[in-house]
Amino acid sequence: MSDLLHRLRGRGWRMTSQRRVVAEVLDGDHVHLTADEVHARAAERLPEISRATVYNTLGELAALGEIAEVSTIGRAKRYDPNAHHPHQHLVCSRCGTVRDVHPTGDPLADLPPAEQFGFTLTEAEVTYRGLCPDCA
Amino acid sequence: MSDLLHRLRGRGWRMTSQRRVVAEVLDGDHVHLTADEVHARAAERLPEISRATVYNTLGELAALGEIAEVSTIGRAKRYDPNAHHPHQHLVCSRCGTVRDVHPTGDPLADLPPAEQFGFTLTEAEVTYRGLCPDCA
DNA sequence: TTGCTTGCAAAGCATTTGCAAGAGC
DNA sequence: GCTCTTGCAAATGCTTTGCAAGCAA
Repeated sequence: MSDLLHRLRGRGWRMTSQRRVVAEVLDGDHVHLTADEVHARAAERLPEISRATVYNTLGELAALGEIAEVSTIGRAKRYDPNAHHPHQHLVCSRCGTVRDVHPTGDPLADLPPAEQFGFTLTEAEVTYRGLCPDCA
Repeated sequence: MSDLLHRLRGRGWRMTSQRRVVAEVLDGDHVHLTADEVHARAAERLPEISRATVYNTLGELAALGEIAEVSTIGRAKRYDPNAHHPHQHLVCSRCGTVRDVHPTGDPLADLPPAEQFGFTLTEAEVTYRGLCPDCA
């Protein structure tokens, strides 16, 4: 947990209470919070924190590769604190819940060179969709 | 092409010039236009068409399963007219271009039951990311 | 001290919606 | 004619930004 704070400090991040709180919120369980949810949880500990700061901080953390942005169609982005452990996502089509999953095999390996069209591939992101037990 | 129009008529869709034009625009090559781009192209043929109508029509077509929505992080949704032919997407991380690709194997098969957490799976969507030849 | 960060409020997009006028069947 | 669809404009939801004041180093 303070791993994250350490890494950030090491990268020359100026440490502020706002940034610490955002990092701590993300550091919880394997949830995938929206920016607004992060703001709400952060505000429990630091009531004055602004939404803008939360957005900025999340954007920076994502740019640093410390967290990943998960885009879901028509909904607000969610942030995945688990960026250092490769995994994919299982999304409920009804309620939007996101869960980490670990498929077998490497999706990148499934794209033959002839289908790469000269792109320099960096990653393959898989989103499994369906209904969660509660919504089914 | 008029396949699409036929199917829609068959489903009880009231045919209007606006809807016809939107369907025709989507029916082009393998492009993946944003709602705004669809509106621009539709307006070339039917200048009075409104953005709202384009959005509504695209939403309906997507709900009917005739086109697919492609969500890209932080950018406007794109619409994929090729919904009846299974395929995945290759996205340029820099310019946002989207290309259809056909990986080997079935991504759904890569998620073992133990990793399905009680979800009723309906689809697996793979997004390959990288830099296109122009941006590399 | 110096310069990066914050908070506020306003701006910016993408998209949706309410409602009266208009068109399909 | 009845009903569904359109267009406008306003509203919405999410996110970014400009700028003065504040704080870390």
